[in-house]
Formats: sequence, C-alpha cells, structure tokens
Amino acid sequence: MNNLADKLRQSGHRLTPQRELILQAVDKLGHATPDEVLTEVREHSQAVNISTVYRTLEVLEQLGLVKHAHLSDRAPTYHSVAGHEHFHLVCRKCERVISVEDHEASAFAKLLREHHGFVADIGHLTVHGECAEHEE
Amino acid sequence: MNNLADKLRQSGHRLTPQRELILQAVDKLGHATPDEVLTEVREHSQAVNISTVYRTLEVLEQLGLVKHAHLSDRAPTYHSVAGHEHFHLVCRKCERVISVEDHEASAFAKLLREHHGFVADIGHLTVHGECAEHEE
DNA sequence: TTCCATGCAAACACTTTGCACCGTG
DNA sequence: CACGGTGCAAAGTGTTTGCATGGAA
Repeated sequence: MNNLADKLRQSGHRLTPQRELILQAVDKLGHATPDEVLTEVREHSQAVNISTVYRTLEVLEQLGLVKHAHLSDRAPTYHSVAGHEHFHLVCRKCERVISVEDHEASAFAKLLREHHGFVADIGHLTVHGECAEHEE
Repeated sequence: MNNLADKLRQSGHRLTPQRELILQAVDKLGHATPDEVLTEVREHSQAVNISTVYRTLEVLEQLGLVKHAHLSDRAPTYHSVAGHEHFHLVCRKCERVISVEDHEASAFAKLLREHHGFVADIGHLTVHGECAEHEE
C-alpha cells in the first residue's frame, strides 16, 4: 500500500513527485530543518523550491506523517513519524540530540493530565539541558 | 539590596537605566517577547532601541535573572526568575499558557538523569498539547 | 478540463552586527 | 577618562504570500 498517496487523496490533496521526494528526504535525514530537506532533495532530483518544501512539510504534518520539534533556538526540525513516537533531549553544550521512547514520559504526561487536565503532545516535546559528558 | 546592580558589577557589566527598565518590564509582563518588552518599556520611558532589548535580555539571562522559553513557533518569550522555577504548558487550540511549579517535573527529571545521564533544564521546558477545554 | 500544486520573486518577521557616540564607574 | 553600552542602520536568517503557470485526477 502507498500510505502517502492514500492519505493525500483522502484529504483532498494530490500526489506529486515533490511530495514524495520531500517525505523520503525527511525519512532519510532523521531530524532536518526545511533547508536541510531542500539540500537532500536536490542531491537526487533537482528543481524543488524552498517554498514548496515549507508548504509540503505543513501538509505532511497535518496528515500525521511527519512532526516538527524545536531542537535549537533556530529553525525547527522535522522527523518522520514511523510508527513509534519519541521525544528529544538536547544538550546545550554539545548540541547532541538524544531520542527517547515516548513511554518514558508517560508518567509525566499522566501527572499533567490529572493535575491540570492537560493532554501533552509528547512527540513534540524537547527537553533542553546537559548530557552526561557535559553536566556541571 | 539591589540584586541587578550587584550581579551586573560582579560580572564586569554596568548598571544602566535601560537595563533596569527592561528587567522591570519582564517582571511586570510575565511572559513577553523582545518586541513586547520594548513596547512596555516605551510606555514609561521612551528611547530604548530594539537591539538594546535583545542584548540586554541576553545579559540578564546569563546572570540568571530571566529565562526564555519557546511558547509559540514564533519569537521566544522571556520571564523573570523570581526565586521559584516553573515550566509551561501551552494549549495548541487556545494559546493559553499554564505555569507549573518545577517540582511537578522532578520525577520526570530524575528518570531522565538515571536513564540517560541527562540533566534537564526544567525552567526552559515547554510542553505543547491541549488544555482541559480543548482536548479531543 | 478543473483545481490543486509549484516556482519565482517580493515581502515579512525576527535577530544580529558594525560603527560612531555616550555615560558609568 | 577608559571601556563597556547604546542607537541607528544595514544586513542576515528563516518563513510566508501573491500570482501566473503547470500538471494530477
């Protein structure tokens, strides 16, 4: 089955080569800014415009195929949602990014739901701090 | 005692009227973008430049007097660190911001430290999701 | 053949920087 | 009176938008 084509059509969108390429690039790169996605796409094919990248990432996120997180103070990064959700730890000292299974945040999410009626989007969560090699 | 003046001098900085005004504005506003800080400062005094706001917020953050968090996908917001640390819950539907005492994240922080050797900066943490009135 | 999608260029939002002048310490 | 701080203007980075053209269904 073609997940992308199906999801696009079900929501009244169209399947285009650009959209396939951009989703492939996100899959391959792991965590990438829109600009990095553009660079990756141009390795294989050429001729994709940066505004198409922005517009496509927005559509893919609506469809639940990718998510974005804010790993730095700069541009957001996109990653594919390949079944298992995860969140991120980012070291301020070395910029290292650690991906953590969502279940490690489930107790925290439960607490927020019970105390504040708040349903957390764990897949969007980024925790900044310092990794083992760099703590004070 | 004058906390600002002391901290500035101890770190080789100077006390200026702009720095006092900007810190007061952050205190008063709660959570504010650099631009909102500028607007607030200009209510009282005039003549502070946006680049001074950026430079000052950076200094104040180094001194531990303010912190920034990313409450939206847009500009960061600054809040004063008035003794007690807190983190934020942001509702995607209504933009509401809920401030939560840091101790509610202490079990989560402990888990991250034990499993990943990662020391989380809870005061910088922002959790996105949906508040009680807007969950699905 | 109908609309949605794309490319392009311009505009926009936010932030940083170089430099001359100002004012704290 | 030295040196860090400020204002101003310009440039840098990241993102969005209007519009004409292109192509999927």
